Amino acid sequence: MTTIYDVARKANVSAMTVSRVINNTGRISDKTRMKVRHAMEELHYIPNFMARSLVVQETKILSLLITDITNPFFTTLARGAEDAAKQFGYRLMFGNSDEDLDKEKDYVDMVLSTRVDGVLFAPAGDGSLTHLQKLAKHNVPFVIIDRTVPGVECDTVLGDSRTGARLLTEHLISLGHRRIALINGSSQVSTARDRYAGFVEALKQSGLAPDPQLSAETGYKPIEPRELLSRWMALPAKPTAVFAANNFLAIGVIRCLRDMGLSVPEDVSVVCFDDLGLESAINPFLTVAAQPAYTFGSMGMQLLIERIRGEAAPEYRSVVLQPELIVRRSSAPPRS
Amino acid sequence: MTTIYDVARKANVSAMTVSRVINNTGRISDKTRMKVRHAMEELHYIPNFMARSLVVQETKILSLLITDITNPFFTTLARGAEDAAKQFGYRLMFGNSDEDLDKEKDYVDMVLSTRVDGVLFAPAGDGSLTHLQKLAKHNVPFVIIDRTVPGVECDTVLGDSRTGARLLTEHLISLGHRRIALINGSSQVSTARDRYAGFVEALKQSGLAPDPQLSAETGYKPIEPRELLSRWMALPAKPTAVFAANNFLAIGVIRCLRDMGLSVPEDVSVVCFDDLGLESAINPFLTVAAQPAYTFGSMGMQLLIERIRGEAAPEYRSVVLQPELIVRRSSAPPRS
DNA sequence: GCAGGGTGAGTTATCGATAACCCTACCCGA
DNA sequence: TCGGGTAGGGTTATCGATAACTCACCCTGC
Repeated sequence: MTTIYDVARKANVSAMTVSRVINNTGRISDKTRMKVRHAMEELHYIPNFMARSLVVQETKILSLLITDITNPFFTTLARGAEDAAKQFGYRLMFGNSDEDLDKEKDYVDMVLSTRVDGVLFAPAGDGSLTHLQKLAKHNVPFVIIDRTVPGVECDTVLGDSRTGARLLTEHLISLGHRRIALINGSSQVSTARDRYAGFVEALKQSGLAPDPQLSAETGYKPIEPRELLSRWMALPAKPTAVFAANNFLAIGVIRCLRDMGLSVPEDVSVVCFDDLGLESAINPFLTVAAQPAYTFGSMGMQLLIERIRGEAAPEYRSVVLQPELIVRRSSAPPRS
Repeated sequence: MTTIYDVARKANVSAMTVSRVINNTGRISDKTRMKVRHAMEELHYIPNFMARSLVVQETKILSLLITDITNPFFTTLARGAEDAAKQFGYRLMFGNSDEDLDKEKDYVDMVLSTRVDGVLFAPAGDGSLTHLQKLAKHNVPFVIIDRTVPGVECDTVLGDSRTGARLLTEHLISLGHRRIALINGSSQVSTARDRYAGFVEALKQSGLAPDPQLSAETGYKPIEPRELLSRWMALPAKPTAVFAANNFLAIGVIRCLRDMGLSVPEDVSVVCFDDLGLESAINPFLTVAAQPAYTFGSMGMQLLIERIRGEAAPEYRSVVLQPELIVRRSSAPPRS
């Protein structure tokens, strides 16, 4: 690889002069500038960003940590983040924690040793506290997206899970459902708690008592909750609707129900959080509380970059994005 | 940030000794090793990978360039790539070319200045030649995935687009379709050419003549080809089936058809390349030639890492992955 | 008693770039 | 003619780490 010194030698100037031409700093005569430019082109010179990082203490790399790269919510978010990062001249390093705190820890270590300028962080759960504290201790700016972590103070971009859950539940109740089951993410994840709260709130407002038997916690990862559904559907007072706390869970539920010979929404209605991406384009089926995923990413990135540049006010900002209830075919009145 | 020198001072040894402890090289007595370890912990020392990169001439960063991060094919591929990279101790930098050669160029420049150890490259099209040559000129190892680029010699992981297209077309023909329209990616992209070839091949084998009027080239990006479909459906000999060259196009086609009051598959059958991700899980609707996206990523990464490590044979390898025809509801016999 | 060899560590140069300081013309006005 | 300002560019140290060499010490065997 050719270096700044090769260019300097070729152009008959000092390395510093080349550096000045590259960064457009200092005073350089047009003649010298041209000479250097030509030398750079002839040698196909490309600046070594890593070497630069070492002295200016800035890598121009940001890191995005998400919990599932196959979930359309997060890929759309990633796109928002990437677009924003690029716009401000940053590169992006991705990481995938898989909702797993151990993987998340590994990733945080990688991030620290890469000396990235900042992290856009979708925490795997409350246990992410340690990891975020580690970032803070090393003065790495970060912004949390999608989920809060108790004990962590920072800029955040969140969805209003509670309201979304309430809307979905109210929708089911208004259709006439009285026995609604909830399949939820881990209670170690803030959105799962909020969705639970919104769910219960809506039930109580309608004078319904939440039934502990109809509430389960399986985590957000894609699964097929066969046993759970068999148990539910074997109850004397079996549910007529299921509220799945995310898209993957809804899909698992629907597949299991169909395998059990039950159809959606005739036998059981299903609603969930987050849209499904392409699916909703041609076969809009699931009733969902859709979140503006792209905005989560772009807005989060913007907060992060402002923080890095020191343009942000000292107090932390929290952006809350509202979900939108989209009623589709998967929810219908219960069979009387 | 604490450096190796801080640790050295605290442990009363030289920086070199600390380096040896970190990398487990050279000879160190257990006593010294412990002393250094403790100092590292007390100071919360984290090695600076960038500084290391500068001297060992290796960043342990690989780069993955895809053409659309929102397409489930590429996100699944990305996951495969990430898993493989992580397994071998590499970090991943993502880039998104959006099927756009200009963006791709920017990205290649970024990649070069970051001095990544290698690139897994899904080219935007034949015009990527220049970019790949640039990588080659700077001795950056790369592996091409999904699409070939004429004029470039390197390891590749490809799908058998021709066979897939043939299978889909034969399927339509066997259902009784005789007038099949093709909506394709740009002819500047190898897969689009191959899919066209497979399509024509299947037609000819059945004694059908490809009709130029029924073949269009819109690119792989998501669009709603309203005019195109109106024109097609206004033809005296209008098509009874549409072969969409990727999932996005199929979705656009289906939406437009529905807007026109036509239903799939009753009025028009639709088939396409690549599955849709979540959608196929609950509402398997589209007949597709599904490709093993995860394998594209993991296999590509494996080839790349072998090449970087010098473990690969000098001659280039080309892996061809077979698509699988999955017949679903979107294809049916034509209305007689 | 001493050459020879292995142990455990330190010294110095280097990776590619930039910050901070320094130097030399040249120009201009008093 | 001389002091001082400025344009244009060079020198040197430094970022954080590692490679390559060096060195002191102790052990061993003849």
